[in-house]
Amino acid sequence: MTKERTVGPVEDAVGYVLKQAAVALHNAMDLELRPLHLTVSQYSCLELLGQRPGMSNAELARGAFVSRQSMSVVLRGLEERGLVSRPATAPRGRELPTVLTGAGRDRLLAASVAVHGVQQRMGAGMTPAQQRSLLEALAACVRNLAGG
Amino acid sequence: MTKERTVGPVEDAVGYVLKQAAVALHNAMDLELRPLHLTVSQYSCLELLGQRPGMSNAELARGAFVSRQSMSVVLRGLEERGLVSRPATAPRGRELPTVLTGAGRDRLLAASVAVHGVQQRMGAGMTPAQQRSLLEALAACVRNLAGG
DNA sequence: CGAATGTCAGATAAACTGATATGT
DNA sequence: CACATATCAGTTTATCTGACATTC
Repeated sequence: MTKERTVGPVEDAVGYVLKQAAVALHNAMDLELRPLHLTVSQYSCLELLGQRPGMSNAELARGAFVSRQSMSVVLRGLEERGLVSRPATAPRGRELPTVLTGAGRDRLLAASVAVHGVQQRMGAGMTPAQQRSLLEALAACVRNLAGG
Repeated sequence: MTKERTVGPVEDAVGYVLKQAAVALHNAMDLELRPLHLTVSQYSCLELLGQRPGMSNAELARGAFVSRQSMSVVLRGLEERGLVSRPATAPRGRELPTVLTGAGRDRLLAASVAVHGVQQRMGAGMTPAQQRSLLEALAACVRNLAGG
């Protein structure tokens, strides 16, 4: 017996490579977004709002997999810089529906192009079918871990 | 023209699902490791040391995709709790080769079992071939983004 | 009342930059 | 000198828990 552990090197663990890929993607996005003065979190928020205007802070937090508190900080920053806008009073319940301003839409467009380039680069050498398989496999992982 | 953006919903972006999966995995691991009083970073460090005893702080940092400074904090915590051990003086250069203590090995074993369960759960419903494909696709993403 | 939301406060984790010292 | 390493200091980002008021 030359090995005392049953699992192989960490490089062969899906979790290890998953984290590695997530970090690499985050770094690459950060590099592209920095010239636009946007963090990855801020970009994610803008992207969500671009596709579903009127989302509340809590909805955005769930959509970006962060806490309400973290998203609240992000939103405040974007609001101060005039990229998003929220009504002074809640039209329903306590929810403050957030929308992109004109400047926010412009910034999102530039950021979206930059990030799209990163994703293209990340998927280089993979067929569309392989990319779809990857997407579905990751979605399956999420489902399997949900509510654990 | 009903849509003004060329990309679809965020849920269909590989980057989005990749982050979602990474967060889900991190949360699941955290949940399992908490009773063992280990953070995910601390566990990663122990796992690396279990497979390659004698790694230095800088090597561990690269292996866990974190900065030397962050790994230094992790190592100090593990050392104070008697889970790892470093020589008082560097045998070569400035590198302090770190090894697991007996208590560290015990803790790692328990943690490894717990994390292994999480990974099993994450890959449920996927054939070994599918899991290998996922692993290789993620590795390809890392290579494509490397040095970018 | 229960559930969801927005927010404030404090603690923790982890990252970064910059600087310093040491050793090859 | 260049380079890698370890570490210290300060700042930033993001996380969590706990608490509270508001609204349906």
